Amino acid sequence: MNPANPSPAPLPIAVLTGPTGTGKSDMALRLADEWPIEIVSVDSAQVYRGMDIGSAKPDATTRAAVPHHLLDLADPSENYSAGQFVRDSTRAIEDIESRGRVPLLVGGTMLYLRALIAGLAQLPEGSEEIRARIDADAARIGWAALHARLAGVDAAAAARIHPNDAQRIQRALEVYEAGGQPISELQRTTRSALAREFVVVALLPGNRPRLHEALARRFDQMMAAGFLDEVRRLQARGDLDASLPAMRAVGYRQLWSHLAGEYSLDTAVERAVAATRQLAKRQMTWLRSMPNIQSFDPYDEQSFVGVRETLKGAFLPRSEVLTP
RNA sequence: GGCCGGGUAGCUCAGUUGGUAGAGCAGCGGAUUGAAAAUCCGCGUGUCGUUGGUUCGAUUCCGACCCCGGCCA
Repeated sequence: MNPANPSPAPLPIAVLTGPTGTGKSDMALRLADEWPIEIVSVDSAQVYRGMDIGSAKPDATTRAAVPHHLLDLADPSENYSAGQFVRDSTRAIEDIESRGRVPLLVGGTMLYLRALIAGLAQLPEGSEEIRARIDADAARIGWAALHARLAGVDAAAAARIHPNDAQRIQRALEVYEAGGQPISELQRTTRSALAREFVVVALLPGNRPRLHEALARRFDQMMAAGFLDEVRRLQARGDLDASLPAMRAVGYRQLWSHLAGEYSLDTAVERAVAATRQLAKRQMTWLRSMPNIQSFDPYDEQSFVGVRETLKGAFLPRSEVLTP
């Protein structure tokens, strides 16, 4: 660094994560009261337009008060992806910082978070045509045979992927067909797109039954807010179906099935709430395995102070950031 | 009140021709590289309603009682 013209070291990037329904968004808004924060959503459901109530998307008033990025990026008929998230979030972070403001990443899609922080290998994008071809093969000869086919071209991947995990078998075969190289080899190229430090805070409930109660209550509130009508509108478009990633999201999937006559509304709600609990559990499993995370209990009143202290190094006022 | 069903895991149920029991769901743990709110893997001790009896041994057979349905009064 040239002492005559010192450029400030880049600040770490602040991340606020945790399982669904633990108040990440509310806490982010409180932080935005104190610093020039813009929120970058890390959420695989909130990227879809028209999926507002069930994805707990921040409302217009909130978005007018604090800028939000990476919401409403895709149509529910499209497949958003982790790779796209890395590109979009990187661009959003650069844009926010170029205007002298600070990004705060908020959300619970842990694969997206890890992809941004730890990186993603240079892999071919998902391909509708190749997937359709593999699906056709699977219908004919079964996934066990496709797992065996994978073992022939990429033994390392086949060893790591369970024979019942059709989605990953398909992806590994897709990568091989698209680029002629085994996915297990390509994954060695993994590196972070952003050469930056991150400071990661998680809201991690210590009281599981209390989390479960909160999730059930929140789902009831979504229903009262018109969630069923929202799904009805999506279904009425006529071009969407239950196999789309967007329509497999928690709540949407179960309400869709109910509207299609598969089961009662009570059953749909019960299953949706269970699916929400299961999602939260998987998110917590991710968090336990991620390094360098500071956890705080969302049900502890003191947690805001800890979160604020942990993240504030990423939120220096603009003057301090830009003053040479 | 009488008759008929039924009371087994958190829930819905199966089962043991008498040797103390197992599925689905839920729950818990784990994996996770462009579908990730996805996908996949692992984990099953519970007064077999209560209480007497028969038996080497009862959740199972017999009796009484309690509870929940249904039908009849």
